[in-house]
Amino acid sequence: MIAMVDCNSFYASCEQVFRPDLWGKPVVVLSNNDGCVIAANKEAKALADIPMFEPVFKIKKHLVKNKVTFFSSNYTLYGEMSQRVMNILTTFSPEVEVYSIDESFVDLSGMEHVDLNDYGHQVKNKIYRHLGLPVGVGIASTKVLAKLANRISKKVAGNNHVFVIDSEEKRIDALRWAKIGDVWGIGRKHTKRLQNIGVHTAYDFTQLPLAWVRREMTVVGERMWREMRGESCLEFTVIPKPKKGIGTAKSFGQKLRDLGRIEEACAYYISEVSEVLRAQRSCATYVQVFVHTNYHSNVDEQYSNSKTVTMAIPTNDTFALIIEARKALRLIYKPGYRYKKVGVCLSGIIPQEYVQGNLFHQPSGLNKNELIRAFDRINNKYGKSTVSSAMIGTRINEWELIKKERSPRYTTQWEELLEVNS
DNA sequence: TCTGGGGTCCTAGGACCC
DNA sequence: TCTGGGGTCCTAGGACCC
Repeated sequence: MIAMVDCNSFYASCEQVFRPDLWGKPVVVLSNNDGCVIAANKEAKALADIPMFEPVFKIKKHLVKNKVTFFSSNYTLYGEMSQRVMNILTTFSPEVEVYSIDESFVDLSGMEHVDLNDYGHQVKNKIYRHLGLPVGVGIASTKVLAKLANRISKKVAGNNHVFVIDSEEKRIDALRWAKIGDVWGIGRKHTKRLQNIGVHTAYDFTQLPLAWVRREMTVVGERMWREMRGESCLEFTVIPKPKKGIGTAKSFGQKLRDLGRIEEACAYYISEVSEVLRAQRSCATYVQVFVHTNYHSNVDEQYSNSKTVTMAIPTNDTFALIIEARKALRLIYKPGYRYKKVGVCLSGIIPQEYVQGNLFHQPSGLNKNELIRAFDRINNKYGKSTVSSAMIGTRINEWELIKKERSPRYTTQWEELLEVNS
């Protein structure tokens, strides 16, 4: 059996943990640049039907009127709280697959003698007691069914956020209950096509001929079909695989026209992604850079372009990557536009042990590696960008994204610790 | 005025190899 | 009339996830 543990309104819940004054009150968390709503707790959802990714400016009045508290996203806090949740889960089973920042699968093999419903409640209670975060627990024989059980644990009253699918009757009932569009792995496009042929529930889907599913929805659909029928097809990955692409692209706090600031932002993003690259001990072969204007605007002239360059030899050296990225950026930058975003993406990622030099280029020498390692150690100890490439410049305030309502980084910065006044 | 960011996997088709 | 057979690698595009 597999348990799927998922935090309720994770970002909003993280914010509330440190703000007892907001317990029981509506809270929403905004995307980067405070652009869209990306999380809302149940009190906020009860007030209004808040579609996720709704631009804030469209619904702000309504939310303010209802005394909803806004937060800018604080990924430092959420990432660290997530780590704590995962640590607690490993006390229940050595086999934990971290699926996303707020979801994990827990392998319960060998616990056949245990009362799984009771076990689910133990997981839920321990996380709440230690961290103050509410979670739901779904338990079933495959990942897709566990995910469905998790949904039922929260949506069906009386389950108290724990639900176990441990019999054929329960499996069928669960599938009949689930609308096809709510099933994990069935997105918008497939939902529409399936509804058109009369498939409205997960159960209907499992009654389709396998050949049709395979033909129309590829092997991905076939795996869903099998998993729903209780046949496990999705592997359990305890040790995360190295990433195949590492990218970042954030909207600027304000539109930029001049190449200089865009180059600085680009250098900054390269520093960020190459740090991630080094943390997984890999090197990148290709660097892609792209720029675009604000395509929501109907007054600004639109332009977008991208360029991929190949490194002479794969590398994770921030400085070498910045230089190549800048060359690429200069090829695609055209003056006269108001740019909204620059993005970078590293790909062709290989383990750093496998980097092959050639007659003309050798992998970075020892001195360079030592320098970069010192770089990472200093930034880990004293905080992000304590030392950085000069190509990042000093005008970060002129392009950095907007985070007006960011909460303190309670758990990772001494100077932002929670203060309790009696 | 204001509209997120970071990923994965699969397939088809083209170009190429012997 | 009739035009081989067995592969690899790469890319773009689509669908999906949180």
